[in-house]
Amino acid sequence: MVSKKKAAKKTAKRASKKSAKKVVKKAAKKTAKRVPKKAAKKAVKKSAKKVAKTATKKTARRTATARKTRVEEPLVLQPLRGMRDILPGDQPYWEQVRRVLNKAAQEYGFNRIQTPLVEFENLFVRSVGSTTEVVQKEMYSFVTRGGDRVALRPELTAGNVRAFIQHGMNVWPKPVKLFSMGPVYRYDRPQEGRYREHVQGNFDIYGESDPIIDAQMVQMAHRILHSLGIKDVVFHINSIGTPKTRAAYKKKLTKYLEKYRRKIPAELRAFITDNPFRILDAKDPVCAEIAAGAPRAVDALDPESKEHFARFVEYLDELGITYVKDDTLVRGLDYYTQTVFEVFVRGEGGKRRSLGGGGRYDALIKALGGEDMPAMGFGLGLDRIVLEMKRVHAKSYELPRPRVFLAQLGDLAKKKSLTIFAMLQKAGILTSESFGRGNLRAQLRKAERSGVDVAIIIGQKEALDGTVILKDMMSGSQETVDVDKMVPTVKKLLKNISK
RNA sequence: GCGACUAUCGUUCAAUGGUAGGACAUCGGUUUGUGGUACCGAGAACGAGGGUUCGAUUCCCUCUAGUCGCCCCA
Repeated sequence: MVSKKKAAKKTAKRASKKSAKKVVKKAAKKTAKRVPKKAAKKAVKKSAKKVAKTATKKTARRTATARKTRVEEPLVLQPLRGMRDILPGDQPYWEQVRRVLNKAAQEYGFNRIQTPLVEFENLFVRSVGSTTEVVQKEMYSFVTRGGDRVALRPELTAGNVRAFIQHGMNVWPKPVKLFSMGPVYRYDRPQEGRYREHVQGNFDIYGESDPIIDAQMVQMAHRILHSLGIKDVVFHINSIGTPKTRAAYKKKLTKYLEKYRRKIPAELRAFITDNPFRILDAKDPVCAEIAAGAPRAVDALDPESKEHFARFVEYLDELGITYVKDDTLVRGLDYYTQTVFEVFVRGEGGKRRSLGGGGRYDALIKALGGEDMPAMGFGLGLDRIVLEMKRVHAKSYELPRPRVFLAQLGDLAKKKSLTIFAMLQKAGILTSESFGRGNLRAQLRKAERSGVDVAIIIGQKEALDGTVILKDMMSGSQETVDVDKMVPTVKKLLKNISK
């Protein structure tokens, strides 16, 4: 029955809509629109090709000039791969994250630092490590017009350490605690929660070697995630020893792996000497078998590192934070020493996804030319945190909404409404309006839809009398008041309504 | 970096080898001084390029982007 009715309605609609004239008109419009579009496209393409061809024949300098005057290529209206816009709809989550991070920074005594997005490439090569995946495959490196080899930062710690050394923070009262937040860049293959540009929040502590700091940082990460509504998290922890023991272990590992060189897949063989740890956690079954018999990292630890780790664990137990000892946890950055940790959240299908991680980097400052000074830090992936917040329907930060709408009618009233708007602003009453519209009905409809409590209406008559109409949107009742008395009356109305 | 899947108005979902329809949203209107509901109307899409075909949004290829798995990590 219903479908019959609907169908009938549809046909009627269609009949009226597609009267012969209209159809013809429409078709004409369409072709008129289409043909020039296509033709234009082709023309652009042709000329672009031409330019490209001639350009190759000319000298480099000429190409540079041509670049300035080149025929415009078709605009690609999308961000670069793996990069995205964060639209107003998502901002309440981001705002919440920023607020929680700022608050945590304050509570734990961190001061904000901002460093450039771009640094000399070798800063990252030297700190993150030349054999790491991040540096080898994922860094946005380029040469500037001035001939400098630079890179977009793939993480935040390197820049912070550079600033620490450069500005002589080694003489600041210890410990020095820095909080940084901003985009980082990795040329990775994008997926959900993995972006080439993503935002990280980073906390670094300099000049403190006590393992209690390590535990406190884990607790801080835990607290941040918890207060953002992300509760189902698990921390993986490990100690990778000092540079010395690590080097010794690396040698031992290399020696062991050399015996199996022929069994190891060709694409992994280079790692045997460069970065043997990577072979240990390769998913390849042959590698797994070889890894099972390999010398263990824990056994290679020096007594000091063992002690440090034991105390770290003790502190965590004291804090009651759930953790998993995970001796395959190495972390992708070479500067780590001793404590490393990574925090995961359980996602759909029991899959875990990393939200952040960090560790100690006691040797980094010295390695980059600074004083010999211990350091500890961790980073959080803010995009992933936002994703997770959405998944668990966590609380976000909604900005206060206007509760008053200002409607105007007629030229004089329109003029007056500007000052009235300013008066309301000054009185701290958030007001929305639709000055571009003249129709009262349309304005009130908008007021209704935006959910305000009070509408202020000013028309020709009111403008002349120096009054405005105040309308209670709930009850529909309205009163006329002098402009002078508008602000207090509106305040009173709002107060009554919120009760 | 490897493998796979996907691509239609702003959003979401249809249909189709003969160029596309709805819902939500947007804008306008229902005698230019009164909102919610209702009604009427408008604008708005086949990711890009090639091929097959008389004709491709539909079939094939390439590219681009997204998603999934691996890798890596945040």
